[in-house]
Amino acid sequence: MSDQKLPDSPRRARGRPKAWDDKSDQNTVKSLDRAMAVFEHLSTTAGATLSELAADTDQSPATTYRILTTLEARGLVEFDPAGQLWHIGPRAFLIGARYLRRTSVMDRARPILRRLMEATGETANLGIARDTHVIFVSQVESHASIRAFFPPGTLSPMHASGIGKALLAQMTDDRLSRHIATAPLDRFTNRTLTDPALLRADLQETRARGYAIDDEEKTEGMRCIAAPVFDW
Amino acid sequence: MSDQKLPDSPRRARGRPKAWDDKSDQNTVKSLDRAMAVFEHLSTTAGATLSELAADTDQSPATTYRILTTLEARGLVEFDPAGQLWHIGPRAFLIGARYLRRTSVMDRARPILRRLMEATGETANLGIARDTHVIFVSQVESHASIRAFFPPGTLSPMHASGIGKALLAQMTDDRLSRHIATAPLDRFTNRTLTDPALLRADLQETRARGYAIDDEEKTEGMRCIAAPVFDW
DNA sequence: TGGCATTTTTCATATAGTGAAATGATTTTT
DNA sequence: AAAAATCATTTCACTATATGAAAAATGCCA
Repeated sequence: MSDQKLPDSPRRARGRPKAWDDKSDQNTVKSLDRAMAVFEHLSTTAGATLSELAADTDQSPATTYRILTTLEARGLVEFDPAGQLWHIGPRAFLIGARYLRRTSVMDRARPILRRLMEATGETANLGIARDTHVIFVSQVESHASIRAFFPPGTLSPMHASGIGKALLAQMTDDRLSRHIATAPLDRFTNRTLTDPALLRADLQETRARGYAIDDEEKTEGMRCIAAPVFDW
Repeated sequence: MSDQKLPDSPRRARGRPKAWDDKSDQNTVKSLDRAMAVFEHLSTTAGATLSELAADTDQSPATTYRILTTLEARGLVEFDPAGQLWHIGPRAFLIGARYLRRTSVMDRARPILRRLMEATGETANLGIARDTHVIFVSQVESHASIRAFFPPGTLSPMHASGIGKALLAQMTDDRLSRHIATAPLDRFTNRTLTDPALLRADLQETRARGYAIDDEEKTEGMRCIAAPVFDW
């Protein structure tokens, strides 16, 4: 579940070899990239006005306006007249939901998560790695009264989550080093592993043990265990 | 939960009045719209090759290629070298998931769905209307061994689902007529309401009753009841 | 009632998006 | 094993069209 494509992984070349070193990329659509910058930025806000979006993405209000109205026509973004706020639209939700159906992760994982939940009496989560974070994808809740609910799409830093550590423990030294170098090891509780050496030691144990343990490293009072899924 | 914006709902105009009648729309980004056509089409497939996408969207392979590589750089689409197939990417899932957090539907609905499930012993679903279909958004499963699972993002035609009929029953006559005129009333079982007159009668009953009943109208052996949510 | 802030439109300009065709890798056919 | 077909990727010339500045129109607030 932890396979990500490297930033410039060469696609299996049919045709002329890709010009990976070409810095002035002729083969991308700049206006599209600008638009997606607005789209992505919008998704990090809880609704934003035109002028906010324009300022945050360093683009003229006119351009931002045209981007938003174009996306609006497709339901990818919505406009709330009450607060003059733009939001992510339902079509974006629909398209995004298809991601999980690619390998039908959901359908396959669901019964397994359920058995796991029933066997342990604890809520079972499935997450996948995306850059520096874990994306929570599916959850089967326990019947216990105290429950933690992670809606699909929730993000959690790799170094401070059971799932994240389970995945990190399986990385090559090379990739792990790169991860530690780039991702900030933010502190959440006084047990969070913010020291690279301590994190490395914990991952070593994790690998030997076969599963990861999150002992209140993200949230006080919350513990969890996690194991990696190979070859999904 | 049934409020959709009309296709050309006027946004509260600050600034010059919108030129709704202007057919040659100067204020949209054509290349962006083309790209989103590819993006949306891709989401309806289970992976597609470049040439398929180009053919299906009536665009040159070169353009389609540039669109895909641009989106790929942001993780909105992914390329699977094994089968030369393009897929929706994890970033699209992340962005789409934010749609539900707009009014924190999930967080608010969750405990209610749970109580509903516990009170009835049946799986509880939450869905919202989007054009001709209902989008299933959240689910709390019962403990019964026979369960129907609708992953978030599942679509169901309005006329053949409990939730859909509950929402249709609250529409004005005007909107209902438009819906029946545009949406095909496909048949799924021999109980599906494919006749406009029968559907209208059922909706009348539904409105009087206060909740909708789906009696094996979509899937043999599956019944459900549904009620609308006002003023979320 | 009169500014102020913000959205939306117009317009001139040149950026950059486009398709056709060339290129070269891969797969299939003979 | 060579040849042909297929398809992804690039180049190139052309012009469609994306863009920002500024104007115009509107709502908001004092």
